[in-house]
Amino acid sequence: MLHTMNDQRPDSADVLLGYQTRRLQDLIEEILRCCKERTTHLSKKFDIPEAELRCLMLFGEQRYLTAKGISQSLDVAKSRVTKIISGLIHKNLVESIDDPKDARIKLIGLTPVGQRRSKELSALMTDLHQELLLEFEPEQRKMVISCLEVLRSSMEAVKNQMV
Amino acid sequence: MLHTMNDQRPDSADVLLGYQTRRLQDLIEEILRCCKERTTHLSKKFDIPEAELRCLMLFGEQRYLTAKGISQSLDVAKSRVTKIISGLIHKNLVESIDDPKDARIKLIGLTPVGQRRSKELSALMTDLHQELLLEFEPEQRKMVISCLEVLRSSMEAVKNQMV
DNA sequence: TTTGATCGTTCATAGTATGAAGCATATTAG
DNA sequence: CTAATATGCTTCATACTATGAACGATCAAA
Repeated sequence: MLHTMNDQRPDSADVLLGYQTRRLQDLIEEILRCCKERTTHLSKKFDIPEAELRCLMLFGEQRYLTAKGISQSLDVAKSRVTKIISGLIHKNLVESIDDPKDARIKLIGLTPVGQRRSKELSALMTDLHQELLLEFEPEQRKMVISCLEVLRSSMEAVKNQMV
Repeated sequence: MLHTMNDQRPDSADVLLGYQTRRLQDLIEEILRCCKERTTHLSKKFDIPEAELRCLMLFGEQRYLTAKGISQSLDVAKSRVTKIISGLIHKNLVESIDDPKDARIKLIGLTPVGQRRSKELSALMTDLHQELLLEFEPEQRKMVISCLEVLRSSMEAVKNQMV
């Protein structure tokens, strides 16, 4: 894919690119691992499975969610949502009521306990990311964010041409 | 945690920090999702479970690995490794031979097929990351990498003070 | 009122992951 | 040299993550 016309004697630009590629790969791997550790840590701290935590965090603005909506937001199969919700109901964090307009639909809402837990969780998440930002000087912060911005869209672009 | 002395009237710096925090959180989430999609895509493409792929990629330099070493590299329990290896053996990608020096140890090595698969895989990974880099101008690349570098160490720092 | 679409559930299946218990083999202390 | 201890791997029980097909209930439209 590289070295299109210069296969035997890679010039210094190629060498640099190769080095940077390896570095990028390693960095992304380490960042991924860090994020994963964070997630399992929160899961243990709250004593709630990761998928259920992720679900809990969806109740930001909306008072009620539907299984279908949750399925789309979490990007999992509907059947998975049934399981997640039943776990949260068992822990008395959410409750499900029948939609008065459509008997097929069940509206999932937070219980008071669930509301407290959910707020706690999102506060913790925000704190974590804020502390991350505070590791940088104010001028750097903008740069880091725009860097990630570009990285994300580049990843998207690469993903699409990947197929 | 914020607003230590100015709780009622957050100044513009606080507003900015709040905005940046949310942005950072969203960006990281999207990047994570992108990486996850990449992993499942490769898993389907190779028709090999993700954990086994991850294991396959460990055979970079080393001719042989041990279950314990794999367990440490992948950061999973020993018993998990047994499962992963048995999957790879079934697919004829690795084979296990007895260590001549220590009968407790089994040396795990790639079969010829496994070698080919492993090379294919790491070439694909490299390609992917190289394409990612090529999305940037040469001058930008250095910056992106150093940005991630700082981000990674900041994450590490935050993780450690998290406990 | 039948037809077709939508919503959620159940079930079978598979992958991810841990930790305790166990067996065989090594190493070390007495 | 043997008894105790440590190490390496496997097995088993358990739990979480996730999908897709099949299903019953309900709604909407022809």
